[in-house]
Amino acid sequence: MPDVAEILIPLALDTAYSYVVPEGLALAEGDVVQVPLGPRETVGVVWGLSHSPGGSNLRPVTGRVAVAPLTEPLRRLVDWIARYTLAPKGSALALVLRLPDEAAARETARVAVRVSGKPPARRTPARDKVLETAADGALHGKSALAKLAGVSLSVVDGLIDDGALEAVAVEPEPVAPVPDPDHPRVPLSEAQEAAALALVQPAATAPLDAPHAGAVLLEGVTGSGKTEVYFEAVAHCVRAGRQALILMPEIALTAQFLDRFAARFGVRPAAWHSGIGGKRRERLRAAVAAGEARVVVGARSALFLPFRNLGLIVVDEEHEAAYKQEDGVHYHARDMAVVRGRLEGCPVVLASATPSIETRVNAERGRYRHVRLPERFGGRRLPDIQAIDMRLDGPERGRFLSPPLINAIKANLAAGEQALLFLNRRGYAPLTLCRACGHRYRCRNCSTWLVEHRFRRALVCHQCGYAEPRPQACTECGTFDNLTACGPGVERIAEEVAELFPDRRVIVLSSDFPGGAERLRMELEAVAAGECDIVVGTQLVAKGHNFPHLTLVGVLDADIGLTSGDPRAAERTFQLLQQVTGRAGRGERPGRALVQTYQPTHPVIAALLSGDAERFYAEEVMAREAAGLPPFGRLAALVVSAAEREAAEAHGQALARAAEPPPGVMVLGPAEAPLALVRGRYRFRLLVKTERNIDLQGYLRHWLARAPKPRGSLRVAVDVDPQSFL
DNA sequence: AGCACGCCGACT
DNA sequence: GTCGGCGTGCTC
Repeated sequence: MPDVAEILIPLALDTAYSYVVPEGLALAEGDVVQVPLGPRETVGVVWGLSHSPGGSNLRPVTGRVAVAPLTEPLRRLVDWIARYTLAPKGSALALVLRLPDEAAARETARVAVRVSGKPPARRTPARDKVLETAADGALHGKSALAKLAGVSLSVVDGLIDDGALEAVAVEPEPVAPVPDPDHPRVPLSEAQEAAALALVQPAATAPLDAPHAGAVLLEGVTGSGKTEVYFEAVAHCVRAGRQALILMPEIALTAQFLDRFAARFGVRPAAWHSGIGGKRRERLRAAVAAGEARVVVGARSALFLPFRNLGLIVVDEEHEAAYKQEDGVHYHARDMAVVRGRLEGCPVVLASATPSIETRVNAERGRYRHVRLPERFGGRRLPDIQAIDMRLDGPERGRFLSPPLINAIKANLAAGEQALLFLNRRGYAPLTLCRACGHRYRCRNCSTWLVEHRFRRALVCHQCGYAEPRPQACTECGTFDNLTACGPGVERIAEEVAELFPDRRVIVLSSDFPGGAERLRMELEAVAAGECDIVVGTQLVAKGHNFPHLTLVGVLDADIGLTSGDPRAAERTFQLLQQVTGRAGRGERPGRALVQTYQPTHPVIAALLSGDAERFYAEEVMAREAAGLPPFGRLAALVVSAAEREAAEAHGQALARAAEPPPGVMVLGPAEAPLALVRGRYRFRLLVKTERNIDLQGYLRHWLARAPKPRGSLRVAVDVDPQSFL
């Protein structure tokens, strides 16, 4: 009776395929195997095994692949993700099982050389140079030596062939040094100690030796020392002999952070991010599977590493949108981390100064524990946040800095400290119009205004990237040199600042910083080092680098984003403003934030001023419930359109009846989706909503393929309005 | 993911 | 009349 194996292949396949196990091949669930698929060979994972009397018509498994098998929790995670995100199982597997990396295979082993003592058979000037350089008898990297001697690699190769140099295989540098949980460290504050204890010991009766499974929200303002607190949980986990994973958004994964880790644990942690490739990637993966890598710090994808003995997951900056994967399998790494924690039986710490609304809801409803860090470490206080009512204290015409803000900047500069002026608008001016004819320049592809970028001398669409040179004369009426810039962007603010403080160093930081990401990084470091007096920045400056000399934050227009029509606008604006104002006050004296607004009583502004985030979120959730929306999630619409009103209505209702959405996805009936006449056709929208991060558009297309087919001139389409995403 | 089949637009 | 676009379907 042949053994039959169910093999899941990391392709967009819904089900595992059956293969016969050849005589003499012992397979277990989770084993990675090679199997024939159509005309080629692929890898797959044994998802199930059975004895079957038939099966002679099945193709055989080619053989086992010599990598660590997928652990049971990881296999269950794949199943769970596929079910939850409505993705094919094979696609979920592909997150975990990367097809063998060709780059890794091509990468050659590092080779070092040293002089053997044997003189070369032939001597040339190039050869002499190499031998001189290597005369110290020490080991030299092959390519490094060639570079040092100023010759090409082939000269070194020739000397190796000749026997004058001997080649030695280099031990690859350790990929995962062992952290020391008891490395000497600075003592924690009382509040930090208490929080750290609460992470590892949820109740006085809970045993201290076993990490407590379940999710914990670790909430603490910037500077309260969240990192030090969860480092203690990591130390606890390492002492218990288990592995820990720290997830962070890619941008937060800086040398700065790795050094902080090293200060606590004596060594840098193993780092996993998109930049690590080839052999190093494979070696780290193997070290993780073998349990040798004790602590891994990584971006989103590190969640799918094959940990052998996972004891803790930390999701730092839990609220970050970077945790969302929006192509391929749609998932949210934070939520998947909570699931993996459950499957692995280990705790999950969600750390944030500004937790997302969904995490707050989960904490409030008791699904997550909630640990708060009340204050800034070292007695530093939160910045003092005050509103500047622009209706009373507004700037003069054509200016954007109000007198109170200007005075505050002056005082700050006099004290030798940095100021940050925050305006979430790139470019010089968001709107350009002709003074003669009133023509407003808009994008030819989108419905948006073109933003003037004075530095680039161009009008740019921030929606689609379309750009045209800024015209000398109006393209409509031909009037020369009569265009006017309306409203401020960061470039314009910098201009105003330069006029007010001509002898001060001002820098503009935004994502279109000339010179690219690398130069931007360097600039950020220069700013952190204090080589600048006034920073004018977009949301780019809200997170990432610490600016230790920054004690004043001016928010130039707090009202931007409040009226965008995005249901998540209030939440996003609140978080952004909280983050950016929180940047002040890392110096000796507590910082200050001044918020220019025309709506000081708006709930978002009021919440920011009072610092009462929880109340704000509670009100947000209530407002969404009142509007019939989930507290978080997304919306899409199925659109049925037809020339005949009856046909559209009838088919729309047929679709609504046919809908058999999986749990958590709701197809709303016709009552919520009224008929509309659009361009001569009757449109019938069925709203679909879910609290999950799934590919609704893809799901609806999939579902439409099975739903009743429209007849005649009827058309059914999926319409996802980005504005309707929650 | 590959690789086939298949059905409409511009060309040797 | 063909070459070739990429939409849809299949791989145990």
